[in-house]
Amino acid sequence: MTKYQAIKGMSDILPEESQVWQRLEEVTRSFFRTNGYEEIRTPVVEVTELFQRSIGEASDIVHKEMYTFKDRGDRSMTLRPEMTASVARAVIENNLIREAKPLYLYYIGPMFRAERPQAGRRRQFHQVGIESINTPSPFSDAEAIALLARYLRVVGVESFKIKINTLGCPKDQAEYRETLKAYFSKESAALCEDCKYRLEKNVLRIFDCKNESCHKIIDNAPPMKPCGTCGSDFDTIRELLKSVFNVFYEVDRKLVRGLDYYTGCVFEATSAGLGAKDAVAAGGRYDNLIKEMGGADLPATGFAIGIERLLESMKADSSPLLVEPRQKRIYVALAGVGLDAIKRFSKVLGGFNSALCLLREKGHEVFFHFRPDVSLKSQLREADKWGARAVIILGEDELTKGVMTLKDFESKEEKKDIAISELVSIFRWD
RNA sequence: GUGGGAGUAGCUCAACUGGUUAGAGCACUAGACUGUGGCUCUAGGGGUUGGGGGUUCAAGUCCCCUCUCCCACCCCA
Repeated sequence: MTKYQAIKGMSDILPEESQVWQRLEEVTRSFFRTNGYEEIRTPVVEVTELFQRSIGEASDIVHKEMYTFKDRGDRSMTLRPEMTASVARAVIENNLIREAKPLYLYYIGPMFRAERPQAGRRRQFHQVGIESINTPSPFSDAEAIALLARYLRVVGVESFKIKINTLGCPKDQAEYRETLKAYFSKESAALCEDCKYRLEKNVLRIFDCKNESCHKIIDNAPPMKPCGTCGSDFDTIRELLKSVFNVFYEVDRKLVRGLDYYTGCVFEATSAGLGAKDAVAAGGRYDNLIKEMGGADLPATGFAIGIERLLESMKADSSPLLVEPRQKRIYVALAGVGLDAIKRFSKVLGGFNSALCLLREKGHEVFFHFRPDVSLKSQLREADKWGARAVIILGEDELTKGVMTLKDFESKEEKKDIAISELVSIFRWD
């Protein structure tokens, strides 16, 4: 008999942790909604070509990290490795931009990449992100970066850094690639094997090399020279971040993004406690993606936050969100009451049960499960561990008289002979 | 895909160069207190040592295969 287990790199989120996720999700939804972003949900599966075209063949995501399979109609399908392509598709397909207005969207959900699992890297992972579409102004870049910074603080991450850079327009980028190719080709003898490979495939990524021996060569590489518009846009973004949004950032000329669709300003948030890869969020401008996918000419910018990584950062910074808020919990202990007794006292218990439901409607968490053969002592112990603030004790004595015994765990007081009809009014904790 | 480390009770980990019946803490259950939580004490239950194969008189320990987890590289949030 083989034991079933979760697929490599895909983990269960168990009840304890799930509570933290729920709290984070609530705060997240409320944050983006109050900032004028609306949620979009798209299917988890798309035709493979969508990602090939948007992310680009140069990226490893496409040619070795996608969950791609044939469906029954023999079409090639892929589990989404990121969200921007799907959102772009949905915007075009549903004609979401009919007037010359911007569109502010956020999303939250699972993504899939068949990488080898590592710290902060799972095969099924979760992202929350925004796409602000039809927003050509550099103000939108600054706004997005500021939004990210504010969000991180809201969820209790303080120790983050924002890095920004500009990749320039496609023309700038093409020129810069040529410049870099020429430069690194000359130095190629001293480069590591990985960088030699990058030189052929995607020069920009040489900047990501962690090899000490390559650093000197990288440091002396010619800097990006954006054209007039791109340069002044980037200056504007920096100015706005400083003066309007009050966001601390550093310009990192080595910051390049791995996805093909990025143009102009790109950025990244790094944080403590994340292992080798310390990016918790990243994003940038993608002015041509929607046009290239067959839509209108809609400049856009956006970012994605890795939720698993975010949770790690929250732990490192002791985010208050990780702490479970005090619950209004009530535990019902049945003392020596078996199934036969339950049947005998079904009338009393029926009224009791209705009262419990009223308590639940008022927001109390009520534990009322049948635990035969578990002593009262153990039930009280269980109640304590569960975090109950009060326990209602029902035994044959109480049931015969139609009353209950109430034990308050905080004041340690115990009240007897309380009528069941008083149940709803007796708990006033808020 | 490449490289390193690790899988022993529900959890965290012991078990010297292969050698009696694989142990401890925590957790769990029960009792002390026969209907009363937290603290203490006592007792108890719990294991195909990830799975499969091999070497050996003898394997948790050595060898091979496989699975999973952790870490790093490539790449990415």
